[in-house]
Amino acid sequence: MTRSGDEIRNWQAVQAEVLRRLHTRQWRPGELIPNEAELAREFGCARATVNRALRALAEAGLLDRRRKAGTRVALHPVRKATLDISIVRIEVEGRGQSYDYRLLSREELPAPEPLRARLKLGDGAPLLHLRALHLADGNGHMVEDRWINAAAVPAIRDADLSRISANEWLVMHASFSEGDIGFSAASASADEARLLGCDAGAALFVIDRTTWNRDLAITSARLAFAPGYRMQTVI
Amino acid sequence: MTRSGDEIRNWQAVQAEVLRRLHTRQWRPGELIPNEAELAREFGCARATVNRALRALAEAGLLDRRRKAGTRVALHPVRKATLDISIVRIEVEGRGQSYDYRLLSREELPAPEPLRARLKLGDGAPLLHLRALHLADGNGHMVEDRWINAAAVPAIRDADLSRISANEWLVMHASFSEGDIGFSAASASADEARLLGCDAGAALFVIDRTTWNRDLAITSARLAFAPGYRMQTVI
DNA sequence: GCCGATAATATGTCTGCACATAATATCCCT
DNA sequence: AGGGATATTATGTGCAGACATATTATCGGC
Repeated sequence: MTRSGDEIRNWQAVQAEVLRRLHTRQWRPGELIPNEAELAREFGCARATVNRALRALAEAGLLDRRRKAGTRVALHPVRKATLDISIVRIEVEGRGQSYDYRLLSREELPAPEPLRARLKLGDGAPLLHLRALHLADGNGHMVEDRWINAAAVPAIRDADLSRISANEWLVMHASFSEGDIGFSAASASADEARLLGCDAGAALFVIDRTTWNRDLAITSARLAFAPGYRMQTVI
Repeated sequence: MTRSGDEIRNWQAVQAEVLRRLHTRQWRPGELIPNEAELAREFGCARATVNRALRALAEAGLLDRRRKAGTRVALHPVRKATLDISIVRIEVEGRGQSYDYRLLSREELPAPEPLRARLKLGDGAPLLHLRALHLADGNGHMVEDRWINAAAVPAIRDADLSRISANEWLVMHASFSEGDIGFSAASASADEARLLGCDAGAALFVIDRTTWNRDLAITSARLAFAPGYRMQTVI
């Protein structure tokens, strides 16, 4: 009898109690746990409350739920790490560092073939190609290499991208419905090394990101971070 | 067919309609949107249904909600990328590759100072130190360097870690309540290069992970992936 | 004009009920 | 025995109403 008298009447409390049973292995991986109605009776709350708690835990990957089959403890808890992808400036300033930004180049070009395929663009679609350097406390922090589909965001042509980064401008002025993001490591090119103040060949953390609005490609960017950069989160 | 034909009566439909208004910028960043009761009236559904939809969008970072203040479109949509952190074997096999695993070394050592501090361990706490190589299609895929707090998981001493990876054994036999995870890039050491079949100094994608159960440190691991590895997700 | 008490308001959540939906178990007819 | 119709079951969701809670607006006294 862990808790006999005090009842568990809100979903956070239900969640906490279920978590306790998972962590103490009172309910073990693969095991079927009591159904919502039973738990509701045990906890002295409504089924909807139990549902809310179990649903949240299932979203977090700790439980597997299937209609009729019931709820069981996840066998391979695919823990989901959620990374907050925010604007670089906000991230840098959030660490208490000063932020600065320099536009390195800006040109309008026909889309190169591999990119055209990735963005599913037509033949002569013109793209805006930008290169920029983001600085933290005056040091090179990240090199941004970005292609923007000018047809999708015509207003970008009039934007002053020497003061505000395309990153930030797009967040403010163009919304997107979907996107994919990839994380990898790459060796610094001579150019990147110069900008980031490191040796050529140094290991850089790289984020590749492409965003869409419905079927229309908005932008594709490669962000290469200075050595030592670390993207951190809790699970 | 309902009377007007286009009523929005379930929370997914409400969410979709709200998303449409966000993407078409009918509701712009920073703007206050109608309250739940009004939307419920407009959509012809219950307030709880609207609540469910808006809450999900707020969790995703697209809306900011505050009691009494109302709901407004997020100014800086901190999109959350959720990464599925699963067992290496499952991930490799999921790509249709064959998986293999080799334990390289296993020794029990007193905790080195920096690690002892990070895991908040006492003085002579003995740790199990493991090094292992994970292979995909016979090629070096990832080098695992792991420290395990033997006091927290005594059963690990009897585990046959030459056949099943510590990664997997721990997922099955030890639960954890919290953890932190960091992503970065690092240059391959001579040893790592030999194991992964790449040049020394090559850029490797690295995951550092430490997990806890309540206040008790369970394990801390560094996973260095072969060049070309890419962690991908959608947002 | 300032400040503290009070009212108003939007979201947050619980409840009890109903029905929907998916998956499984069972029965029945051949 | 086989296979399809049917019943059963657990979760998924919707609804109306109520109260809780956080936050802002307002009003009255000084």
